[in-house]
Amino acid sequence: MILSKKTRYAIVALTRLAKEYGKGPIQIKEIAVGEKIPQNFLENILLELRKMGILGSKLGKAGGYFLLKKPDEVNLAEIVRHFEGTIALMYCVSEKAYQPCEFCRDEASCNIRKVFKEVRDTSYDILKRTTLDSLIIRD
Amino acid sequence: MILSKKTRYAIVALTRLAKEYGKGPIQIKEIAVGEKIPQNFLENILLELRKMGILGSKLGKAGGYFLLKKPDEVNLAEIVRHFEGTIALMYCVSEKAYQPCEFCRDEASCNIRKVFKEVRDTSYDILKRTTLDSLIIRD
DNA sequence: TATAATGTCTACTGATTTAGTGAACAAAAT
DNA sequence: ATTTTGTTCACTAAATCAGTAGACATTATA
Repeated sequence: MILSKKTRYAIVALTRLAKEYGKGPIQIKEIAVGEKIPQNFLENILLELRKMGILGSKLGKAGGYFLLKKPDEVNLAEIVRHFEGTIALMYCVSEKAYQPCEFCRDEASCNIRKVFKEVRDTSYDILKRTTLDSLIIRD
Repeated sequence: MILSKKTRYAIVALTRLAKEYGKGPIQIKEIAVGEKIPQNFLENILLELRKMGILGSKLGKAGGYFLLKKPDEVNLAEIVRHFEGTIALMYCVSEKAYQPCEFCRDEASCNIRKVFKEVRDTSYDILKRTTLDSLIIRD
């Protein structure tokens, strides 16, 4: 059930970029060293976040990454969903990765499904209302 | 985030055994065929559940598996936790697989941790109060 | 008592996913 | 021009997943 390192790195890196929001591009190296993330791996992750439209980048010397959206416009549900494939624990209750159940005859009356639907929905609600700005620690 | 097949098979097999509670041993083959689970794989799973103390078995001809506990005494939290290792999405909020956070200085003030603690706690509550008897479909 | 039908246990395996690495390339500042 | 950065693609070692296979132990029953 533990999130992949990729997902965890993404959340930490985004929180860092939210903290520096408005300060222009931050270099990969600075995030990698500061947040203890392998730099090559972090490059792939930031690239994915850029393709998702969450990050922008500046090329060349004095380049780097920065948040395109405002910190309160990026929620954890979309991050987890993108890197994990889905929020749900069973395909039959997933929004993004739905597949018909391989066991039950009728999903509407399946009690196993009901439970995991409830787990998905409550988890989704928590992640959805958590935006990057609420993750920043201001000392 | 999807549960492994092992975990899903375990839940389905246990629900079946709960349905047949009190009827004596049910053969692996009957469960395998009825619930569409590969028999060899199911053998491993039922063996694990026996070692957990949830199932009992009868050897030899006319043997099989049966629930040792009453269906309302087996909850999904213990099943998921056993087969997935933990309920939590981050080690730093896990009861069973706790490890100190690799990123934050102070877990008590980490906001990322707070969110995933809430996700873990609510998921745990739902799974904990769901027992096998509530999963049986009676037609 | 022989035999057939079951569970037990250990080891093995192919496929997939995870967690990266490496290198050639492109763009921008100086 | 040179240096510093991000971009892209290909590759890989290790771990996990999803089973299989086979020898063995136990029990019912004919």
